[in-house]
Amino acid sequence: MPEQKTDRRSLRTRRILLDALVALMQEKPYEAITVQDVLDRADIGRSTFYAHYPDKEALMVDMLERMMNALSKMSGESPAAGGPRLAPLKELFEHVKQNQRLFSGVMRGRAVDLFYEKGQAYLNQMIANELTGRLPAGRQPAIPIPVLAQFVSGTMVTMLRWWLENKMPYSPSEMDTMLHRLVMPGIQNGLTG
Amino acid sequence: MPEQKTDRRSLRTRRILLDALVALMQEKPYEAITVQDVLDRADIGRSTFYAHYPDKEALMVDMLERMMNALSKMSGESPAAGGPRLAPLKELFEHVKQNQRLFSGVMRGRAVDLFYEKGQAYLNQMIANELTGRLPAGRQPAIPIPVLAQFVSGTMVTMLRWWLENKMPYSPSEMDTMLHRLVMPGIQNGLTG
Amino acid sequence: MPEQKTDRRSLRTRRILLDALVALMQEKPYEAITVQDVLDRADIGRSTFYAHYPDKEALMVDMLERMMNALSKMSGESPAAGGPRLAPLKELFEHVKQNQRLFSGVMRGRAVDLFYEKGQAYLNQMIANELTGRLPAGRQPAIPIPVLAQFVSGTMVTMLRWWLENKMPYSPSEMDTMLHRLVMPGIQNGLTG
Amino acid sequence: MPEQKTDRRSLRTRRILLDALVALMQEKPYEAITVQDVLDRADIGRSTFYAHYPDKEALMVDMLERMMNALSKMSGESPAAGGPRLAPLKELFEHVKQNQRLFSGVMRGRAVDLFYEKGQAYLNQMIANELTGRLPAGRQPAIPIPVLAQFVSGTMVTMLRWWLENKMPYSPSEMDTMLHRLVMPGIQNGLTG
DNA sequence: TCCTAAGCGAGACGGTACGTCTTGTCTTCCA
DNA sequence: TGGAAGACAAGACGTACCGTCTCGCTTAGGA
Repeated sequence: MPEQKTDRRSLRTRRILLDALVALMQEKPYEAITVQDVLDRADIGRSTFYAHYPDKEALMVDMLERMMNALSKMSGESPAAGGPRLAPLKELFEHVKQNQRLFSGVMRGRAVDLFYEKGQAYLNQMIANELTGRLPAGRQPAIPIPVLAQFVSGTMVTMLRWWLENKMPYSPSEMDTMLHRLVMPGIQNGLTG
Repeated sequence: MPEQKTDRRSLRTRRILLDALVALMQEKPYEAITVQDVLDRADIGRSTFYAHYPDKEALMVDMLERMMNALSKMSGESPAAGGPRLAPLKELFEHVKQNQRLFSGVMRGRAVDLFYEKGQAYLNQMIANELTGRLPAGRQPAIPIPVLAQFVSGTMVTMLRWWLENKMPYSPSEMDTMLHRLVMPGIQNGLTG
Repeated sequence: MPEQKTDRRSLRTRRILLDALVALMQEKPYEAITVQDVLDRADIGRSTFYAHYPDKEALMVDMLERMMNALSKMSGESPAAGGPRLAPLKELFEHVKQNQRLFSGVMRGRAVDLFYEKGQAYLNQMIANELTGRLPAGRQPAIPIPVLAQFVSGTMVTMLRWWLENKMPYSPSEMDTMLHRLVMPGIQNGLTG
Repeated sequence: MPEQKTDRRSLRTRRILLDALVALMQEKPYEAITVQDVLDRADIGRSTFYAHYPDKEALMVDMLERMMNALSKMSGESPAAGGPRLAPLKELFEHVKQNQRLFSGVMRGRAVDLFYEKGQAYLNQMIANELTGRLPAGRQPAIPIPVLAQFVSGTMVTMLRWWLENKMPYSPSEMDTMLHRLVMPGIQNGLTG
């Protein structure tokens, strides 16, 4: 296994780069971060960077994917399945609150776009699974599952953005309640006609 | 009125620049459009451009604002006010369908971001007005109007994006129906508790 | 005589432009002076400028020619002709001293170049005339008159530049003496072999 | 010696840039040469250029300095020192004749100015040294050495310009003879009073 | 012990877009 | 009807980033 050595080192470099990006995202918007900024922060050579990522976006995407994985693990542990709550929104909002700066950065500029492309597909899939599980066996939903999933994930994301940009005027718990009250009736409507 | 002369010419130049941008947005994503592209297309000198707009972004924002104005005029004419439909979504989706390329461009990349910053505030205001009108006099909504407005506008936009990116798998009419079925129950819930 | 009015006005405008240029030349080098600077200083419209001069250089040339005329009048009045002094250098250096700033400007940058092209030809002609007058009738000079003239005018100009750029370390009178001592022997040599 | 690598590369790039400038100077006047012209000719990237030189002027100055070095080497080899000839002017005029286009370019426009600033100081120094050597030990010159030196260098340069601009009407050898006949008596006069 | 291959830093380089600046032309209005 | 005002096309300028590249240094196994 001669690649192990390589991998181990590579992982370290990637880790450093990701950390540098996360740190920088707290300071300035994604668009304002140059590759050179990342290199300086990570104390990494230019060619090394390009040996690991084809460009700045790839690094960002990597970061987003890791974030999504962490989040999904978080929500996977919660006992929401089948219950009246579609997702552990309170926990999500709380986690976001603890990392405001980072999430604010992720939710703005070109970064959102990457999130929409990479992260939302992931979200949609999770939600579609959950919804399918709630559908009475053998029944067709009144509104197609992908539409419902997009409705849910879109609302989550859009409200999260709004919440952050308006300086979090409600508590995570309140947001959870309001979101569920807004979304659940529509979902019932869509699932069972 | 000594500015009229100036204004008249300026307007012409701005119009040409906007048209050039719209045309280019149908061909490639916003990020790939350089100022020079716009200049060549518009047959305009570099300094003239910068005399009118500080930035490529400023031109984009101007275009978005004009688009929003046109759309709001469109929806203003519709007899939806007070009826069971919150907004003339069918007409909106149809209009978008007729200008797919342009809207696809607007809904991606940095451009969305500008839209979120500039366009959505506008949308929220319109929707908040409509909702307030529906609120029984003297009653407090169970969910604050700004939250409801963001819920509606966010859902509209997010579904529009999804629809475009998935090659418009349903007709404008179907989208209208589904969106209303998804959103209206939550709104009722939010308005009247 | 309908043109007289025009001419008179034109003269006025030209005068104003020339004065503005002279004033600006005291403040910054010719290259750093933009047409706009001249316009602002002269309080003249852009198109008016171009109605009178094809470009900034033409204005400069006009100024140089007027300067040369003034200088030649000055030297014409002096009783140098035929005497041991070739030219009233003392008076020239004194005049330059009184207008240091202006001449420093004229003697630097692109401006010198214009001077060499326009002014030196003029100088050469004057000097050639003077030299021819000193040539014993019917004799051929050992060195052609144009070469001698260029030698004299070139030395004058080059020493003037040097003098100005070295903060006028000698008095006009000393410069006159030294220059004559340097140049006259060579001239004798050249005229009479 | 970690800089060697850098230096070696830099030198190559500089060399290419200088060659490109020299080539272009034969085709059009200095003022008409844009940085882009140089880049295209040298096949060099824009930023690389600015990494080496702050300016187009800096490149020109570098070229002039190298030219002066080459010329001084040329004259240094000649056995003129102490002889009746002050400088190997015949060789100089011949060399200029062989590179007419280039020198014509250098002797015009903004370029002369740079030459006057950079090159003439160099010349003056060399000439001052030579003159000091000719001064009988312990004697003061009648005219200060710097004035004499400027007289010589100024005359050389001014005559060179005149010669080039008048299409070289005399042979290098004739120019050498005439210049020495014009200048040497003045110098004797100035050195020994 | 030496060797050799990879990861890495440093940073030169070509390329390209940017926003600024100046020029000379043109049009429109005003006195 | 001529001059003032200033919009405009053209295009060079110097700056900033990008992604590619070449160069040595280091650091571990494997011989």
